Amino acid sequence: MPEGHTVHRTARKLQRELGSQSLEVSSPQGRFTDAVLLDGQKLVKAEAWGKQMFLHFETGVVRIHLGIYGKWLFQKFEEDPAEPKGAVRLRMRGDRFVADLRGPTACELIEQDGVSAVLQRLGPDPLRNNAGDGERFIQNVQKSRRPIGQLLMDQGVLAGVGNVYRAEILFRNRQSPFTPGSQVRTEVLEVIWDDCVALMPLGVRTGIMLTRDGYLKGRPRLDERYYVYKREGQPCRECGTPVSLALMATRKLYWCQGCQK
DNA sequence: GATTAATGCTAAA
DNA sequence: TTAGCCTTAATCT
Repeated sequence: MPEGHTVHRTARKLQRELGSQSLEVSSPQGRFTDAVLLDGQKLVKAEAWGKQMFLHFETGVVRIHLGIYGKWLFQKFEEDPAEPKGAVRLRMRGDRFVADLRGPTACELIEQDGVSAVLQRLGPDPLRNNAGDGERFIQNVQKSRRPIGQLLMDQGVLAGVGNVYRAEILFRNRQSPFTPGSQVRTEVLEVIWDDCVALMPLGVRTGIMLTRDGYLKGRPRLDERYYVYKREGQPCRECGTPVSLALMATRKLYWCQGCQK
């Protein structure tokens, strides 16, 4: 379930459960051959930037990107954890906690300057919201003629937003996905940035992507969480127009033609 | 048991 | 713009 909020949430969990401990690091599946180089080392820090995660060990950094299928599985255990289930690329075992990683696009050992290289091509991350990030986001959008719907998914423009948040944030701000970035007004982009900053921490806190205002309690059912995502053909919650579906750069784009002009 | 879809991205054309 | 990659869960026969 990988958009930026998931990666941040996982990084925090790994930091909390495995940070500052010497870990047993392995690759049960065998594909991450560098695991042996880290075995027995301390996890110094786990951090996320957009959808990228960096696990800082004593002598190197593991860069992880879940891609579209990647998943973590966590277990607490007393004596020994259960045997890895499925194709586990990376297993990190601490005192009482073990983390298994399956199906990532990237799981590689890099050095510090490799981290910098990755960060250089990433746009601002609303879950970090450093000083000046909003302005950088706006510049990134307005210098492009590609449609805003594509730009929100471009990690060089905005880091951490994926297909669900893309659709939902555009709806929440009544913005058509098809407007070229260069034509979206600065005030609109300011509000969109602020909306990401306000909305995404809820996903980090709860682990659930919830984008509808007024549904913040409990654990809303899947079909109640969104305004437009995966709701093609169903009536828009605001105006009743059937929600539209189209492919935009190979990804499914959901939007309301009535609300998002 | 086979097929499909999934919250992603890269490199090649 | 397209093919390819990695894996699982849900949906089909």
